[in-house]
Amino acid sequence: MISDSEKLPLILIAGPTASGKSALALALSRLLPVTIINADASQVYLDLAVVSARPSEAEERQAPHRLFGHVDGAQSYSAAAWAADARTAIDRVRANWRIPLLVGGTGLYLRTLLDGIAPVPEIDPDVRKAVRTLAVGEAHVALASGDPAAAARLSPNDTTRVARALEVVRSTGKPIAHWQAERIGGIGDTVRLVPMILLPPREWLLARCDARFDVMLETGGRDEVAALIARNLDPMLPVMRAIGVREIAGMLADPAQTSSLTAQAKIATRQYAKRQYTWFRNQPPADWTRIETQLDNEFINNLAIKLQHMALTD
RNA sequence: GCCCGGGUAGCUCAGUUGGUAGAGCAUGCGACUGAAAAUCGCAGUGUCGGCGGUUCGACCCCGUCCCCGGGCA
Repeated sequence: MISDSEKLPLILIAGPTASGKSALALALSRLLPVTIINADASQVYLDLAVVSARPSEAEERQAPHRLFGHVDGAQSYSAAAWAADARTAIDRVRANWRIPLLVGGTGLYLRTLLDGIAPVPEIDPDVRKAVRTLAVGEAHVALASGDPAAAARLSPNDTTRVARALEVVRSTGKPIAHWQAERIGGIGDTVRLVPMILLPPREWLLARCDARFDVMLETGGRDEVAALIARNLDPMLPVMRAIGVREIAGMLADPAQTSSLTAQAKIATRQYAKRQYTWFRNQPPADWTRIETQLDNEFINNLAIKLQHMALTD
C-alpha cells in the first residue's frame, strides 16, 4: 500500500455539458503543468468535433490534450476501453513530469477508471449481434430463462441493460451478477485525487446549451454531420446517436424542419444535462468539492487557483 | 353577416346514457458495472373559453357572448 504522501495527484474537473469545464481546465493550465485528458464519451470520436463541443484547435494549442477525437466513428467505444486508454495516458503524462487533468462529463467513464469494472470477458461478436437484433420484449423473455435474477431486477423496457445481461450470460455462460461481484482496473486507491464538480445554476447552464447549439449550426455542424452521414455507418453506433446528429441530419434532408429540429436538439441537450446533474449530485463521494456557482471569467481564475492549492497541498 | 368545425395539463389531443377528467410529449425527481450524449423508473399540474340556465349533480344538455380555423357571401 502506498502512503498518501507518495501518491501522485490526479486532478479531475467534472460536471454537466456546457458548465465551463474546459475554460477552467485551460485556466488551470496557466498555473500548473497539466495535460488535459478527455473524460467525455462523444468527444472521443474523430467524426464529432463541432457537434460534440470538443475544444477548438486554438484551445488545444493552449495546453496538451489527450483522448480527444482519437477514436474512429465506425468503432463502438466503451467505458472499459476509455479507462484503459486513460490509464495509459495518465502514465505517459507523468513520465513527462506533467500532472494529469481529467475533464469531462461521463460519470460512468470516471467511475470505471477510479473504481474498476466487472472482469467480463470479450463478448462473442455473433452473440452480441444476435442479441441486439432482438426486440426488448423478446430479449427480456430470453433473459428470464437464461438469467432469471437479472430479468427480475431489470425493467422489461430497459433495452441497454437487458441486452447487456443477455449477451453476457450467452457469451460467458455465467450470469452478469457473477462477474459484477468483482471490479478490476480501478486506480482510485493509487492516486491522490483532486476532484472538483461543477454544478452551476440550471437556468444559466440551459441558456448556454441553447446558445451553443445555435453556434454549432453556424460553425460547421451541418458539414460535419453531412460528412458523417456520407460514411453510411450503422445508425446504432454511438457516434450516430450523439445529441444533434439525428436532428441535424433531419435538417439536411428537409430544411423546412430546421426550427422544430433545433428545438428538439435543445430539449435533448437539456435532458442530457439533467441526467448529468443527477449523476454528479448523487453518485460521487460526498467529499468531492462541488461548485454551484456559474463560471464567469473572474470566477474561473479564482477556481483555478483553488484547484492549484488543492493539488499542491492536501 | 351566414354556415360548419374547434376552444380540456406547458404543447398536441382523447374523454364521459350528465356523477368535478387522462394519454403522449414537455417538466421535476431518481437509478445507473463494457452503447452512458446510452437506457430505464417514479411523480406533479387543470377555474374542461366567459356568463347564465336546466338538473340532486354539468367538461358533457340549453341559451348567450368571446376567441381560433375553414367555407359562403
